[in-house]
Amino acid sequence: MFEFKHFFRGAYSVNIGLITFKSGKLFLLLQQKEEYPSQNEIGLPGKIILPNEETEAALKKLMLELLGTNDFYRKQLNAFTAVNRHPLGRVACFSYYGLIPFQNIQKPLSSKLSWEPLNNIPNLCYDHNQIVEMILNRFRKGLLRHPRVFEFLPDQFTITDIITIYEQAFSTKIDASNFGKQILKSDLVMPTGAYRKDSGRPAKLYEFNKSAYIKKPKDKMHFNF
Amino acid sequence: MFEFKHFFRGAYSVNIGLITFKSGKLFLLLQQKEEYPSQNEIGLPGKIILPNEETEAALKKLMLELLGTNDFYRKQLNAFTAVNRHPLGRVACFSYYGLIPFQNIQKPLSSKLSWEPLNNIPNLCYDHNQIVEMILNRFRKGLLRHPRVFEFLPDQFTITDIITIYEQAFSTKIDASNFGKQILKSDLVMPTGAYRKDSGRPAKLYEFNKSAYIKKPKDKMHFNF
DNA sequence: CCAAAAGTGTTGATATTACACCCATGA
DNA sequence: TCATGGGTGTAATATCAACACTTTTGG
Repeated sequence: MFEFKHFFRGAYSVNIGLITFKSGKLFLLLQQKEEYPSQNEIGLPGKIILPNEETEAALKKLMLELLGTNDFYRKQLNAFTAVNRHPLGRVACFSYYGLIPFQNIQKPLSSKLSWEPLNNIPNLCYDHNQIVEMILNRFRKGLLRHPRVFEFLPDQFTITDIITIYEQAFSTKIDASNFGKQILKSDLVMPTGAYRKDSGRPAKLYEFNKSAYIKKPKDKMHFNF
Repeated sequence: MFEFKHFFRGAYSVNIGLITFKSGKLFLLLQQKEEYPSQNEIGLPGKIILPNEETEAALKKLMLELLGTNDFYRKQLNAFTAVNRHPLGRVACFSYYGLIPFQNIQKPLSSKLSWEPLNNIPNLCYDHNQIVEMILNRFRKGLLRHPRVFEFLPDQFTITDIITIYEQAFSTKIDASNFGKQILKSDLVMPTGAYRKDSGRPAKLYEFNKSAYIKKPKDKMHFNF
């Protein structure tokens, strides 16, 4: 039988899939690993958690280091715990997904970091492709069920920005006319009075109206499947 | 700085919130703890994971031991990782929630186990109340967004059974007429031809039609918030 | 016949969908 | 003036919610 101390042999890590929206496209933050055993492989940003460090604290520290800010939406997903997922010993990975407006990043990206298009994720180290798959699933569900778009749009955005994000996330074509009307009707979005000029007719700029969401606690009692 | 080996000091545990439906009510399985430091306290069934044991394997072993079966729906939720959540050292807890038809339990319950009404959970050891809260949230969301009811109904059930579950889970009164029609329309449910007699008019017995769900992969592209 | 629980029908209100159409800009 | 993207209007259809009504049992 195992002695008591033999249960205390595992390590912990945090990894995050951070998503942003930049010049009309969705991106995931990836990091080239430096340390053995996966030098030069690509993976999700992450770190080993110190023995007395809280998971959130470790994550905040990491993000501050990498991006100069740790003030963004994030949510813990599953733990990845397979005995042999890491070659150096058992390391349980606590995975997160996060959303950040591109403009909020406070530091120039280190050369080890890169934003990869969400629809074209390369092969990653360890089980990180599996983690990314889970992250993308949750990302999509979040878009459908919560006003998560606003977590990674800039302060001011157009309805077309929103539509672009949904179209990419779901690889589908949306009827802009109807979708836009739904958003407006929801009151989640308030016109700022400003406009963005590009080509064609200038687009109204909106901002997120958080209070309109807070006052809707009621989960409707009908099947949604 | 930490030496490498100092990262490998943590333990892992699995805990599960198993929900069932028995004589018209929802219950959660709880276990009286035997081992130090929480003797006689109540908590979620769980165990420490062995150094070379996969998390799922540990959970399966536990459930087989407790209930005589490990064949039921379950899903991993967050990890609970606070440094001091366990008094004997850092133990990260991988939490699950599960659903089982009461009839599928193969063993008489040990005296350490009990089914507690879902709406009246007592004070639990460690951070288990917090875990239960998360489990109940996911349980409710699962009921709204997926055909999870069928995971813990018996093979044959009535529409009223379904309605009872939803009413309890959401502490609300449902219009049985409309709700029943929605269920029927969904084709998720097929009449067996049998009836259950009780008081009043006998109720048609149905069974779950899994295939009707599988062929609906399409997440509708509209806001649901 | 009555009470109780199951199940059906109807209807007005609301939401969704598919488009046609108009608007404001730069080149 | 045209191309381009932004934005409004409308009408057919589908869905929802409320609730009256009917059916089938046991006592």
